Amino acid sequence: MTVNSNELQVKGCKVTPQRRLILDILSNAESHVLTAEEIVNQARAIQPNISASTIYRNLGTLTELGLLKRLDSMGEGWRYEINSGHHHHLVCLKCHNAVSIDFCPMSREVKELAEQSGFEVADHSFEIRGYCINCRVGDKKGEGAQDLVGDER
Amino acid sequence: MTVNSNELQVKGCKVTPQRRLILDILSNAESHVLTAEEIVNQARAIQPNISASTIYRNLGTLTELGLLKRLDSMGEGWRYEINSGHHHHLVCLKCHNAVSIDFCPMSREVKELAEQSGFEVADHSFEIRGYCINCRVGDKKGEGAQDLVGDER
DNA sequence: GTACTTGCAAAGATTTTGCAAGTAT
DNA sequence: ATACTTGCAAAATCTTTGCAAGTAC
Repeated sequence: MTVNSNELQVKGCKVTPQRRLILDILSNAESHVLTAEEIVNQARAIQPNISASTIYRNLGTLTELGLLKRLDSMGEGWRYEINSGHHHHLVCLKCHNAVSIDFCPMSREVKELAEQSGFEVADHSFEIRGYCINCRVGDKKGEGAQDLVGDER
Repeated sequence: MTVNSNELQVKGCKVTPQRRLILDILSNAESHVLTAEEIVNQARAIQPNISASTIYRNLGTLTELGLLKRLDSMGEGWRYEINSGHHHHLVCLKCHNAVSIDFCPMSREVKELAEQSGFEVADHSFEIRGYCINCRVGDKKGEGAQDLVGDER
C-alpha cells in the first residue's frame, strides 16, 4: 500500500518532503500500524531535524484528508495506518505488528440486534490481540525481537 | 453492579473512603463507562479535597486487582467500568453512554480463522458506536443533553 | 509572489512519582 | 503499632500552538 504524491496534490495539499516521509514510513510499515511517537522516531532516523510538531500536525491533516486512518490503541495514544478501506486487525501483543483480516463482525444480524434498542449504528471497531507466529517462537514475555525499534526502512 | 467493601478486603487492600467513593461512582454509573477525568470530577463533587493522584493511583490498583476494567477510548485516555465479566458495548457518540451487549463476535470460527496464520489469540475487543435512543431525538451534533456532566449520584 | 508549511520554543493537558503526614486494621 | 494510603507539589509525557523563516506551486 503506497500513497503517491498525486494523491496529496489531488487533496489540495502541498507535497512537502516531510509529508512524503510520513507517508513512506507508513507505506513501508505495510503490516504495521504505528504510533505518532514511532513515526517521529523513524522519521528522525532519516531526516534528523524534522520537527515533532510537523509530524503531529500532518498526521492530523492527512487523517482529515482521508489518506490515513487513526486507530485507538489500548491507551498508547493513536496508531496510524494508510487508509486502505474498512478492515480489522490481528495485533501482536509483543511486536505490535498489525495484520489486516477480512472478517468483519458487523453483519446485518448484529446491526439489527444493536438497533433493537433504538440505537443508531454509525461505526464499530473490532480487534483481535494475541501473539503472531514470529513472536510465538520465542519467549512471549521476553523483550527479545522487538521489530518496531530500529531503522525499519 | 455494586462492589461491596468485602471484595476490597478479600483482595488484600485497605478499604478507604476514597476507594469506596471511586467504586460507588462507577457502580452508580451503571451503564456508564467513565474516564479518569470524569471520575475525578464526580469524586470532587462529593469529597472536594480528594486528590487526583489518589484517584489515578487507585484506578490503576483496582484495575490490577480485577475489580475494574479498563477500556480504551478512541484517544480520550482510558475509560473505566466495574469489571462484570466479558462483554462488549454500544457507545453513544453524543452522551458517551455505554450499554453492554450480549453478542460477542469471537466465535470458534472466527478464532480458527485468526489462528490459520499461526496467530495465537489472547484477547479481543469489539465496540459499536453510534447514537443512543435519547440522543437520536435531539440534534446529534448539538451539545444539548450531556448526561455525564453534573453530580450523577 | 503568495499562501501554505516548517522548525523552534513555549504552553497545555494528562498522568505519574517522591515524600511526609495520616489512617485502616 | 505498622504497613498501606493519601495529599501535595513537582516531574514526566505527550500533544498543541504562536510565530518568524522557508518553500511549493
